[in-house]
Amino acid sequence: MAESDTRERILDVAERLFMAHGYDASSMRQITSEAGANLAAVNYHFRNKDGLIQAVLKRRLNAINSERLRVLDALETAAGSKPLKPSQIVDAFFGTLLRMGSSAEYGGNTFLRLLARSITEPSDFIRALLAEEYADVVQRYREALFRALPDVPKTEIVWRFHFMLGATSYAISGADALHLAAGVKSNDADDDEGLDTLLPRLMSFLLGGLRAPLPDLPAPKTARPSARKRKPEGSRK
Amino acid sequence: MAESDTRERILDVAERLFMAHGYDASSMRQITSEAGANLAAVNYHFRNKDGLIQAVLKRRLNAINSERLRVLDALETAAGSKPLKPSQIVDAFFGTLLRMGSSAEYGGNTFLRLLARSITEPSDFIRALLAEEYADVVQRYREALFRALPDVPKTEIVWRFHFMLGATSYAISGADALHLAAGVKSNDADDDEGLDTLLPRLMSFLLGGLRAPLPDLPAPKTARPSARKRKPEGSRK
DNA sequence: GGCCTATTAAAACGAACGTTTGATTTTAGC
DNA sequence: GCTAAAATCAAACGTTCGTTTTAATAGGCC
Repeated sequence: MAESDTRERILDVAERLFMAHGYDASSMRQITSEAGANLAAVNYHFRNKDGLIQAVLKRRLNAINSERLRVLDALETAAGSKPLKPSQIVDAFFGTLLRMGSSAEYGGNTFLRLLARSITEPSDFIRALLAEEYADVVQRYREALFRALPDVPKTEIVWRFHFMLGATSYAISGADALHLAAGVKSNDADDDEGLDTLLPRLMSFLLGGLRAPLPDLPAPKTARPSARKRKPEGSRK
Repeated sequence: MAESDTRERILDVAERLFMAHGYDASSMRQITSEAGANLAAVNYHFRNKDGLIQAVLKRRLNAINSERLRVLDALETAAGSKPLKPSQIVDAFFGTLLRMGSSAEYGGNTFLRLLARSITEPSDFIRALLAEEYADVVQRYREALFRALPDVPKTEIVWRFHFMLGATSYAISGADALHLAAGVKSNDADDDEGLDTLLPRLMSFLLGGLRAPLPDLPAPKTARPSARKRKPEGSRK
């Protein structure tokens, strides 16, 4: 077995431990021990710990992002020259993520939660890795959204894409943090059905936000600074 | 100075370092050193490192959540028996957070970003702390939303509240991660105006999502399993 | 079949960590 | 001005970390 399934075992265990306890709190000793491998195996296969987390993230992200591009290609081919519907685009991006990420062969949500956490990771190289891995896909999807929503300013679409990422990330990762605070706790096993209910709920929310009426922004400061009208008696203190 | 401003200095530095490098990656030596205090000062004032992060979070959260309750009280008093408008509620919750969190006396965004990151923190006691600190506020606001949106099922509102938290969290914390990936990079200094544009943009998005058409969920499994009607030729594979 | 390469194994390294101890200084009350 | 409590300080403790080193073990190829 020259291909070394030790490598894969380490990746699986690392993915799980990074998700459960975070990056710093998962020691290489714990990872290699649970993977039934030697401590030095990580350094051999991945050079160092940073290389390990990098490999963990890349392994799944490559597959997911390839699929996202494939689906988008298929949709655009089918639509010919007509722009896609926003719902198609949103589903192709976020739906693909959730469907792939929650499938059993992907460790059932483990990677999704790790990914969601990694996005807010302070570590520079993780952010850089994600930015690099996402660059193509985000670019393509943004342009698809531009065409699908020609009346919405591009800047606004970029922001809303951003907000959608946040809502999705959070829907996966912090799924219980404040839920528990409010004592929701699946009153009737109706909750926790997993993807079956989460995905349609999330999709409605995302599409609602994406197509919301445009905000009226404060006047840009390119004009004279105080040229802006304000109602007297504003609510600010 | 019996009240020890060493304590406050440590809190300020810890807040900043926790935000910049994460919880685990900020050592007590670095914190106390930058705060001009002795290493043992943290253990003296906060018992241990966990007590420190707890104090860092509580200090600001108390103020923010008190204000959120105060604003909600004022709104409900003013409205009498009539339900509030969703936009009032959303602004009272998220607008208050962003306005307070980005004011200079609060360290200008530092705490907001730390808070956003802490929500996805794997550590148990941090999640427990947040849940406890948020319990009252979330409860009150959820009920206000129930009254404001009587036609939307409560379960749906809870989920959408959840999504709104995610979008907001992300809007603050990961503000650059994938932004950079797509090469947005404030083309004209129009970006990065901070709260002035972020808040109205976010509010539009949140309200759009909150009031989105309801999703059609798969039939709950309380009824007979296959009693569900489906249009033939569904789009799923 | 013996050399080369890939892989594992065990042990040790130095550095950094959170925490504790005990002495010392500062503060406030009478 | 004395005393007790609060606060600060320097130093050390024991542990754990990521990484490296050295030796041993298993295949592929001529």
